[in-house]
Amino acid sequence: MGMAEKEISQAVIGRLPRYFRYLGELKDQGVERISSQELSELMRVTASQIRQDFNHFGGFGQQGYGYNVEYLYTEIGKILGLNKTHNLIIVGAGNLGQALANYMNFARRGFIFTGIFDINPALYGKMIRGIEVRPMEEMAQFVQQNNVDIAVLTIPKSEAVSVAGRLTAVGIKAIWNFAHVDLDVPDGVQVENVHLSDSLMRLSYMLERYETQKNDL
Amino acid sequence: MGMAEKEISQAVIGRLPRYFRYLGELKDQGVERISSQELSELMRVTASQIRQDFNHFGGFGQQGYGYNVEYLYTEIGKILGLNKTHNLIIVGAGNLGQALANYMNFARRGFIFTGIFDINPALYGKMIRGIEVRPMEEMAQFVQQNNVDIAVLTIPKSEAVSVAGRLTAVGIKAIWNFAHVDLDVPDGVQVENVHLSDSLMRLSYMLERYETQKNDL
DNA sequence: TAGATTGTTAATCGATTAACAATC
DNA sequence: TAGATTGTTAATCGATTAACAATC
Repeated sequence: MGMAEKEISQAVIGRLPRYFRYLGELKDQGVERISSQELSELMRVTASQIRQDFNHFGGFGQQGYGYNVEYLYTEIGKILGLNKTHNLIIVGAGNLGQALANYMNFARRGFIFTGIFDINPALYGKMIRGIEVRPMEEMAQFVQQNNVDIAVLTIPKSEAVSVAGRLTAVGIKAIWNFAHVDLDVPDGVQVENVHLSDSLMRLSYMLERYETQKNDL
Repeated sequence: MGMAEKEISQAVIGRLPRYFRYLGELKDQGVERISSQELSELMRVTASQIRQDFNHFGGFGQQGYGYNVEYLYTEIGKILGLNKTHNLIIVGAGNLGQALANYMNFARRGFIFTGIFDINPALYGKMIRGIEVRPMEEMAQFVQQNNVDIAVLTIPKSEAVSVAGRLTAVGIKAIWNFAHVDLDVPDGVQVENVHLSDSLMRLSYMLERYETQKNDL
């Protein structure tokens, strides 16, 4: 029972993709090693935080040397599960669903785009990134028969809860949720929300606050 | 000099849109008043946190009664700056830019979609949500002449930094950045990042961790 | 070996939760 | 008035930063 690993905080997890991105860029530039100090200047976080973060997962560095960029990049990729592949479907072939299919380079990180579904018959058969749009009724069976782990939800909030229920019923493991509603899923099903309008409202808040402060001077 | 207001933490700001969403739904359902206790059960956060959060902005409630839903909804809307209008342009009329133009109901929250730009001549003149795609060269002048506050960046990361520079040079106030790069902007320019691939990686991490733990049992 | 830099412990800071007096 | 529930202070918890011994 190797359950002793203490839980990694959301704060740390949230930073991992950004580390991964910077290390990937350094690797592409041919940089071989980097110290926490150098990385901290580049990323504008403290060196202390960088060392703490990495040490949650083990000793990736070497005293007196720093971190090997390629090794660290690979290890963080493994932590993020990017060394494995997962089949992924998109539910909702509207503007956003189609855009994500075309825009995200899913395959690059091991996500295999295998299906896309919609309730609109006008879209059935339309090819999107080499995959034809299927009727929503086929979704559940498709998930079961094609070993689908991840569903991307790009449907209106009114349908999202019921569709999520159907997906979890057939064993979906993770939902990338763009619908503007909080999903309630069984234990063990992972949900990551992308609430775009929330994000725009935060920007609006910062804009408003800045304008107000300026006028206060 | 009314500068004494202590800074509101990012943690609180991050929660405001979610409060706003729940209160809007309660309002639409005709709910008149709600206590922090009831709201806490609905939103699955502590009542203590709700009261602390609201009190950063002033006393919105009444002892023995709770909070008036409509009033609270309106006040949080004001805090988020949603009572004002801002002109907004989209820079990059590719899959994502077009999808956002069509998918987001910008006008609903006071964001007026006034322009969309691209470097691809094949797109010039194409109508998107009633707005024609213009050449990128016209962007800077358009921002100056049309009182544009917000730019949505849906262009490749290779161009994002330079375009952001051109935007801030002509006085853009806020950037909603979908490019997978960290922008460096002058003080007072607000940036909200939507790094979709980071989000997908976090989902991947949670999936990976859960699978690993399960096998550990 | 001396210098550099990590891994890790300790100190600080900030955010969340609990408790309760104020008050509607 | 009594009951309910806020606003706010105090206690706790967790995350970040600082410091430094370990070690490459």
